[in-house]
Amino acid sequence: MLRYTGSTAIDYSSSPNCENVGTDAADVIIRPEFNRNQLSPFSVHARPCSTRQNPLVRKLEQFSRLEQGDIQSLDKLVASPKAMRAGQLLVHESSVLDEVYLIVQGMGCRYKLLPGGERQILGYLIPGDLCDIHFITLTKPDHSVALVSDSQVVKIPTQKLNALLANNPRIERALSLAALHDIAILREWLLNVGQRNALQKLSHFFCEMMLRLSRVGQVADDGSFELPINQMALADTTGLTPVHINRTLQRLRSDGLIRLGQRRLYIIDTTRLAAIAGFDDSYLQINQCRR
Amino acid sequence: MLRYTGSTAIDYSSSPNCENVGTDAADVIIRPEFNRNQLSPFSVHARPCSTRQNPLVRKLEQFSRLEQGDIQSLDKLVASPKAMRAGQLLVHESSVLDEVYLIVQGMGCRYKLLPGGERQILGYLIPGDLCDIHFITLTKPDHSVALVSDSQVVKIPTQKLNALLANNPRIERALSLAALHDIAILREWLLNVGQRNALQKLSHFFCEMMLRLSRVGQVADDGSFELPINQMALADTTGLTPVHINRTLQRLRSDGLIRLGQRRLYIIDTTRLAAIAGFDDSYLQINQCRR
DNA sequence: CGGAAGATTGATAACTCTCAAAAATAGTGG
DNA sequence: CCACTATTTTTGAGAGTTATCAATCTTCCG
Repeated sequence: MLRYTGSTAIDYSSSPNCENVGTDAADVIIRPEFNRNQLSPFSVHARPCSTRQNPLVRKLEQFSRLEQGDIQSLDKLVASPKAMRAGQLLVHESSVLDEVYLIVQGMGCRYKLLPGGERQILGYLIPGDLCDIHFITLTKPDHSVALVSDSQVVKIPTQKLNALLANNPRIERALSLAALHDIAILREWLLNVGQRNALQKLSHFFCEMMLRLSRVGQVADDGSFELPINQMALADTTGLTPVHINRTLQRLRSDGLIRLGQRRLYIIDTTRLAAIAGFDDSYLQINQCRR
Repeated sequence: MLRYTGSTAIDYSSSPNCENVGTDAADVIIRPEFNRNQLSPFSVHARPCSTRQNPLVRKLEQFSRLEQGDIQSLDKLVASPKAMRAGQLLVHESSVLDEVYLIVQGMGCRYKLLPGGERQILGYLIPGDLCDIHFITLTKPDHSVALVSDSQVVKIPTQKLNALLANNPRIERALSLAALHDIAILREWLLNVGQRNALQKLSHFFCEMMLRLSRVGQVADDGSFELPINQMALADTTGLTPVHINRTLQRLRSDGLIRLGQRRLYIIDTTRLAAIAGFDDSYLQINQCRR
């Protein structure tokens, strides 16, 4: 928790592209480059980007323009989802990675365990998310994936997916962008866990989930959404303790910021929560592919 | 910091591929799946994977077999590196991403800043690392990259790189795998920052750096290596405070585990340090591409 | 040599954790 | 639909890492 309070002059003029050799010490240059856009109450109340039923299409359309044919292929892929119960493992240490799971409805999470039993949740999978494109080229997973709620899931043989991608460059492109999106989230999580305090961590997580879920049409008109995550999981998400999560939640509640119960979260004051969290949605901004 | 201490029976038999519907509650299934291979003192004393001079070749060879032609192309790419000083920014918020940087010699880091000035370092770039393949498809970077030591750097126009990749599928494949490798490291960092204590965090970071650097021939015969990172940066890497880093370092030193000074780290007792860190190098394992 | 950056130290505060138990909720079977 | 159990949430008290603040010492570098 270091704050840069120095008054050293900042050399904004020296573009990183220029060749001139800096003489300042590392941190003088590194730290003050922060230059944030105003914290904006993120626009979660926007309608989902698409009204399509197929969550995969809905997701990929954000990243790359899809043609009719692409959509048909994707629809075929997602034709018959299976129901799976909360707690089911989709990927674990010794999984044979010849299949990829697609969350159609419900929620999953990725996590790592420590020998002592400590768990760090690495991310949540929401409708439209593939579990896990990162695995496709790996022979052995380095983390596990499980469902956190009863879900509808499609199992896609890796072979089939690869064939699809080979024939549909737009889909392939969209999927790589989706992977980059995941990484951007991961980076923000590292910042969240490493540098923010309990109140900020929780608030930030809530803001992120609301924005992500709103994009796949999972946020109700009243602004509430399902968050099938217990306090233990919230703890493992933020690197805190369940007890401390509980107390932090109480504070958020009594401050009139959220309502949480029956696996549903209602953010009463989006703007204020985002301010507390220091939430800046630019890391979730989706940049349509240029090519 | 939760420990799974329950004695609930573990259903190892239920493969994630099976369709049967679990009845257990989420955490019963999720937690106990931990089944680590023994903590092995990682084999850092292995010679670098290749004796080539070109660090990019040296790196990519780990991921995919390269042919003579590929190597020649890469050699041409890295022909004339430029010297840049510590502290120089390679990428910042408003960078125009028409160029990619390759670290040939030296070290860089990626980081994010908070409005209050808190900094979280997201990863280190070592010789052979591209800064940053993740940016290629983005229009605006979500984090910054700077050099932490005087370095030799190659600036590659994105266009040129794309052309190269289009003509050299093996290189392209190797680069995607390299990106997956980066992500695996990022995941482990999240675990590190979220769940381990100060001593473990530092130890783990040291183990990781030693292993990564040994693979690019940056670890001397006596096992020492350059680590041009001051205590402030170590703090921002681990989510701790410089003061606490200082005290933790003293402990590592007085316990006879490391020697650190003049920007050089010498790990005296690799095995013991790895044990303290709970270091398991499997997340750094490189899986040669199957295709 | 002299100034600046980095490392170290001491004392104190505080956020977060630990432990343990009670209350509330959800889930299951009769 | 109720009883019963397991899970989850909530509380309290106290301890402990880790943070904060500020000063000193050391090292680096022009």
